[in-house]
Amino acid sequence: MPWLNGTGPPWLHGKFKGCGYRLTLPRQAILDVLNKTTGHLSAEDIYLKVHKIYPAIGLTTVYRTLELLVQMGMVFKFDFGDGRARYELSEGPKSIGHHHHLVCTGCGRIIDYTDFIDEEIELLKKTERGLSKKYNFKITNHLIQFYGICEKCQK
Amino acid sequence: MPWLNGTGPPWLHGKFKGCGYRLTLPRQAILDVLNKTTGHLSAEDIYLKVHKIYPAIGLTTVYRTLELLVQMGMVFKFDFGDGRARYELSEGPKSIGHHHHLVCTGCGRIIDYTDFIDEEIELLKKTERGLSKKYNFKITNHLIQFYGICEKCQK
DNA sequence: AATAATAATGAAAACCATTATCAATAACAG
DNA sequence: CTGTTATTGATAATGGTTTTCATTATTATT
Repeated sequence: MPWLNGTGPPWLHGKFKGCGYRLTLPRQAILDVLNKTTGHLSAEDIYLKVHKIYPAIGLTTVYRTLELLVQMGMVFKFDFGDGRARYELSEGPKSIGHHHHLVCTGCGRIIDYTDFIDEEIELLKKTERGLSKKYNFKITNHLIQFYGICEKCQK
Repeated sequence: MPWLNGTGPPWLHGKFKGCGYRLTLPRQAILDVLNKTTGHLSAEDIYLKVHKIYPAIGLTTVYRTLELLVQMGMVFKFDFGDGRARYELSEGPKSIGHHHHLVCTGCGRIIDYTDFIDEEIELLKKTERGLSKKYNFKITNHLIQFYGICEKCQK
């Protein structure tokens, strides 16, 4: 993906423009970090990574951009209960794709899992349909987390 | 439930004692509020309600007690993304029982639903068994939330 | 191009829910 | 009762996130 030193891919420009926003360098840089990194990054994590390449970009902008991206549906914001929000690209090249989480209440470790059972997806769809209809609620996303004690913490 | 002006129900005493804790008046008062109120209360909500009856009880104690109750598994702590944690009795008289949430990203409204629980529970158990085995992870709880736009916000 | 209008940025200050501190008090065991 | 330990509450501190506001970059218009 060799579009960081240009104006970025045209579709991205369009996506921003369509929402009345501008695709600026800081925003590209932040998206780039999200693309390159897999994991659950905090705002500061992202800031530090961006900062290495563009020291001029400040933490405030990172927060603002992330909020924007979340609002645009490009980024998903998680809360694992450790006092800081985590951000993840909701789709895209390096995104593992949709996944759910195992959260260790002992050490805070997060395990992603994507090996859904077919039934799981089936039921989710079914549930979404049912809920949408009953509550007239337009579902755009879901969050599924299992809490417990991880292997290491059991010892 | 006429036990607030006494020492509380004996089983509660036992439950606390068993964990090495004491069932004090502030703790009873906080539990009482959680019992009487249905909904997703923030620490301050609880503090204000408790404060009406026992003005001496401070916000700090509310936070501390909630943390204790969460740790004891009597209370579940939620995060709906509005910057403050929400607490709910995980079982008990006024608790609706286990339920999942619809979170409106427009206005922040929370809808509880219990409709599809039966089928979900079935699959959840299955999924939990699978995950527990694969990751050697002892699952104690889960969180399921659907995000979207509620009826009012669609207009 | 030049310029006006508007959106985006960054540094610093403000915010605000939550936690830590610490001396005073309450609960329990013997 | 008395000593020991847990609990409490007021206050201060913490720390992630937002606001503020003057400056700068981007887009639309002439």
